[in-house]
Amino acid sequence: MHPDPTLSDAAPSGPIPRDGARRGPARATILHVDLDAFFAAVEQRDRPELRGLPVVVGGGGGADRRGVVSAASYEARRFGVHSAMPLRTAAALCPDAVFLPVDGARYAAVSRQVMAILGRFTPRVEQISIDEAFLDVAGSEALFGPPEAIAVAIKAAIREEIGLTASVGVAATKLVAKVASDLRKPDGLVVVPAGDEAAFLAPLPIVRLWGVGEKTRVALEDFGVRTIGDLAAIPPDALRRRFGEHGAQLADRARGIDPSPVAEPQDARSVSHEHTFDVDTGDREEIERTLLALSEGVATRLRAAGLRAGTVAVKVRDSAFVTHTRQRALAEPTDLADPIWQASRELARPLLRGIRVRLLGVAARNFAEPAQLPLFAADEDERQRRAVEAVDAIRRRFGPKAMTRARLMEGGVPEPFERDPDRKPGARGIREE
DNA sequence: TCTGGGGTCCTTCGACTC
DNA sequence: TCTGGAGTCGAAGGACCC
Repeated sequence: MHPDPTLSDAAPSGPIPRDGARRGPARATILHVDLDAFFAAVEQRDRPELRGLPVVVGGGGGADRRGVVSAASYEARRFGVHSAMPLRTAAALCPDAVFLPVDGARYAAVSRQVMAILGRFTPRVEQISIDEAFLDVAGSEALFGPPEAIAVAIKAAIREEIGLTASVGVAATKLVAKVASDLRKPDGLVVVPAGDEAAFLAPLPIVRLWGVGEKTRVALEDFGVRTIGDLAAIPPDALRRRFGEHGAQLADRARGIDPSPVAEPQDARSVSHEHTFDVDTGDREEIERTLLALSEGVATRLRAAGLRAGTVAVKVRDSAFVTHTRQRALAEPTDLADPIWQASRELARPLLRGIRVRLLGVAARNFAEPAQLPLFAADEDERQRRAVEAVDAIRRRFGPKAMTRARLMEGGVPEPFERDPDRKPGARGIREE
């Protein structure tokens, strides 16, 4: 437990700034709950011999292969290891670390247990990734007490029932609650009274702000902006002229303005699979096999979700790390691997001339209702559908590797079904902070 | 030197239509 | 018939998030 868990638990709500900085609920009733070093913490919980050791979760678990860090235990972070860092760099910084592969299905199961706990405190839960969620507890105070007491109770329930620690931010807006939860990790609790948003954000470095990544940070530093307060001091019109609509949003966020409510996540807009080769390849047969495996993975998830794709896209990254994409609308929306594979091969072919391929990706977009097919085509479609549904059923019962296309048994292709079998389209990726 | 995988959203640009 | 402007839409790429 952090020795000083709240920033200002007894501070009165401050006045609303004259610039109208406060928006949304009049009181701080939004919680952002973020599990600490989630994947690494699950591994240390389940394998006591790892407790106290630097643990790095990422890629296939080997520090000598291509991949980046998905999660690092706090022991590993002391060596400078952090998420998104290449595994080889992590191994150089911390050669004694235990490197483990990402076990998406297991983490997803733990995540569901945590989300079930959150749902006991309010029905208004917005899960934004595998390890974090927003809650609006405005209607829960009669049962559970003030927001801060709810945050304490949630942290205790996660610790006692799941065996993990979580950090919680409490504020009047999602934006500020999220920044707050990140401020005193691990096991932190930071409360920002309504009205204090701009003052709370002002001294923090600009990269703490949602929407500011590396490119924007550099651009803002050219503008003389280093802290969120520096950004808030710039007239919004000047930011809009320099950064367009993005600049106008940044100006609002720097003042703590975020009108977005805690809401149900929207339906997915795309489903995709990617694969990075251990060694860049120009082998057409390997590329075609990989596209087939990726198409199978995408199609399987489409069928599981009851979706059909109207558009197929491919992504090709070359040895120089330059990425090209091509997409095409299909004549008929589909959830079958063959038409997705066919389209992805045709889209990729012109991109492959004269390059060695580092990464291939296949995506499905523009989900649509199936069109009415001519009678003959409908019969053929129905036959194919019955066949793939039978295969899906066998894989569900006996495991994802129970049936595989002969062409995919030649090795060297991504295994499309090793991820969380319950993963829903639209769920965020597999890195956690 | 090295840089995964799975997403969303925004901007820009060219093709097309009126 | 030709030309140009405005609006729309899809494709491509980039930035960002976890």
